[in-house]
Amino acid sequence: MNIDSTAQRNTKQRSAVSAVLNETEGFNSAQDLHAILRDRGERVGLTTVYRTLQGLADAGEIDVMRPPGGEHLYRRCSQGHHHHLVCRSCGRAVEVEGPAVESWADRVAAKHGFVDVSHTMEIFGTCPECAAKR
Amino acid sequence: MNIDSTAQRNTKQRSAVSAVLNETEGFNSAQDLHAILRDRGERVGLTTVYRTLQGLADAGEIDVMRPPGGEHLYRRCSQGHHHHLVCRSCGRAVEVEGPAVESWADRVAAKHGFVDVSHTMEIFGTCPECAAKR
DNA sequence: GCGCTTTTGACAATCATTATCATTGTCAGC
DNA sequence: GCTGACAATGATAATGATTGTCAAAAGCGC
Repeated sequence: MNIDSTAQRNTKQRSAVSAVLNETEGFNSAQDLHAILRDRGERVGLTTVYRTLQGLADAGEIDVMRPPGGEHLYRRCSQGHHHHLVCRSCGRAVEVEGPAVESWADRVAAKHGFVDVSHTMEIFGTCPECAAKR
Repeated sequence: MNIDSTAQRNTKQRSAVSAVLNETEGFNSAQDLHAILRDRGERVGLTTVYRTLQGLADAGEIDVMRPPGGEHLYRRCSQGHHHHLVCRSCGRAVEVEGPAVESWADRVAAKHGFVDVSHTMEIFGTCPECAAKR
């Protein structure tokens, strides 16, 4: 029997994926991460990358985003609940907090009798640099 | 010349898809809609369903949602910008408005110099009926 | 070191969505 | 009401990210 079911083992692959996430700045797709690991000479299977990312996401250590019409993107984020302001053009992401939004979502859901509430929010736009280039 | 570039033609298929969207209540996937049309005896290709839905979505006549780990869902919605409170269990969706959220998103984006801003938000929860059943 | 258990990873399978392209249906002008 | 140009359709194949499979290869506790 186990109270916490997170009986994870430390493996090179897990560390490698985590390391890449630490060093990269913006969001990366699973395939991107796999390619990066490949370039570094780390021998990690694509399947393992996916599994590791899922695990980290479940553990709340990384953030997942599903941009419209694209693949899943992963990023190591600061702890706690927050949202992202993402540049449509260059992919740069800014973490933003909105306590007002959180409470609004909870309030609305409660008003309709919904329980076990979660929410997702992404803001898309063009960042100043990209806007200037055009 | 044409001020609006939507030079769409009226076809039976387009009407059929639109009709189904009018009659169904919650969110439907493209494949669901295709199945419904099939059952009705309407002969509409899956490709056309996808194309029609895309067109309607672009025109802002229907709403698209990308639930975590699922396919795209479409629904005819009231005009104007709004968000959805969706039941995780039965799929029932409630339209909600949050002017505070809109302005917050715009404000945050502006503060970081982002332009041409849009955003997406979905609230997930368990509706009272489904919560009671458990 | 030993053995049990988890993890890995090459490959195949899945599945929603998109591209292709010849055929068909619409609409505008006559 | 015809007709012809051109958009729309749809059966099928292609795409591509993600997931399943399962034998082989590490970890970890002893």
